[in-house]
Amino acid sequence: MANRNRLIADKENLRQEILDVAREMFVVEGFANVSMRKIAEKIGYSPTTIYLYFKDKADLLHQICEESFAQLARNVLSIQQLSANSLEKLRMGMREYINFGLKHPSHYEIVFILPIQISFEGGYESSQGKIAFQTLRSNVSQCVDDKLLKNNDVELISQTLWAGIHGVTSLLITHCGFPFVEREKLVESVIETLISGIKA
Amino acid sequence: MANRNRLIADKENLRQEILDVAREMFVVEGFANVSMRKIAEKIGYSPTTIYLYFKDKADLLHQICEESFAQLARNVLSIQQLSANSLEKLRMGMREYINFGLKHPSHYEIVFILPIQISFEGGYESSQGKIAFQTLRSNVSQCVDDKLLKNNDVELISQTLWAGIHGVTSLLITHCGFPFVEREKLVESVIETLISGIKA
DNA sequence: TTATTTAATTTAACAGTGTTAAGTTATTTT
DNA sequence: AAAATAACTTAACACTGTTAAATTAAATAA
Repeated sequence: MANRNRLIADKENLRQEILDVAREMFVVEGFANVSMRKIAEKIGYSPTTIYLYFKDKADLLHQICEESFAQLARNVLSIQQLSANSLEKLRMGMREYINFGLKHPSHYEIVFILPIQISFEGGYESSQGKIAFQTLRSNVSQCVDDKLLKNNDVELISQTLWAGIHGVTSLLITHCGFPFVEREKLVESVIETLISGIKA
Repeated sequence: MANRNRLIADKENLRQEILDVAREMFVVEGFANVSMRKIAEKIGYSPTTIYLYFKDKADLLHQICEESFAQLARNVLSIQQLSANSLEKLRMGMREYINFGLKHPSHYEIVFILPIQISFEGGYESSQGKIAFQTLRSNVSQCVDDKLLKNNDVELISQTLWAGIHGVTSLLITHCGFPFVEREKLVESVIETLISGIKA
């Protein structure tokens, strides 16, 4: 009944194709509006085939999250390796985080806004997410070493900054009906307020 | 089949009882895990009765949101009417917002994290939510009048602060598995960083 | 090559979901 | 008491995630 003209020759890649198709659908239609049957139809397999590669719908989401986290982690890591003022790198890293979220709103939604309560029973932990946060923390740590901040509690400052940049990102994504000021202006304001708030 | 020993004598209050029961269930079990049938069973009516009082499940959520928003609006409004330093009142208002969210995590989740994308088709707008934000804005405006801030763009500052306090609240609620520093410490840090960042 | 085992995939079904149209009961009005 | 209106329920539709069992295809062994 389903489309038999499969696009993938190598069946070993079926798992990856499910991931790609599911991500695209989640991004376009939203996690809740995508059923396992719809995914299955799109890849040309029966719904149950997906369960041979993923435990359940939540697991499928997890795997997608990990890939998104990984991309973000790579982006912020590449910034950290630039040769610039440590505070400036911190600023750039924060901006990259926000830009990543605004450029891929549904990815961000899936990773940072929705999933944890959706599928928390299995004790979801993202290794890639930890890497992204650790990069922020090491940026902060460098600033402390350079004596550029008024406080030297690296963990506290890092989490404070994360709260701030997550706040503006998630607000702009989920409250899209609210009459926000110009996007770039608000993002800049949040970053500058936070930096100014922690600077020595 | 359903329980006929109805708790409410006055049938005019059925609508309010549905709201109360649904809120309680949403808070305890989460929006997605509560079905119309479960709500109906708890109030002792058939599932379709709910549709006589609410357009659909999303509408039911909206009404609950409005009530939550109203409570928050009352709380922050009562703070604004205290006779204290305007910057101090701003600080207290921000703290009240965060505390409200952490004290009623599922309410906050329903109102500020989830609903807008869940039921955006009908053009959802919260009047009570606007009042809550307007209170914050007028707090900021008073600070500007008192020349306590380094910038006088009231709208921009208000949205920047909202982003910050929403960030820490939502992060603490949804990423409950993350090893955050002590809650009170983080909340204090976010507020102080933001205030310090906008102060003259 | 054929027989057997293993892997890959599907069929059918369960128990649940939001929602609607039509039917029924109860209450109010005439 | 009869008619009209409101309150509520029954039954059904078209979905959902998920599982157990059956089937088909591929790989291995005789």
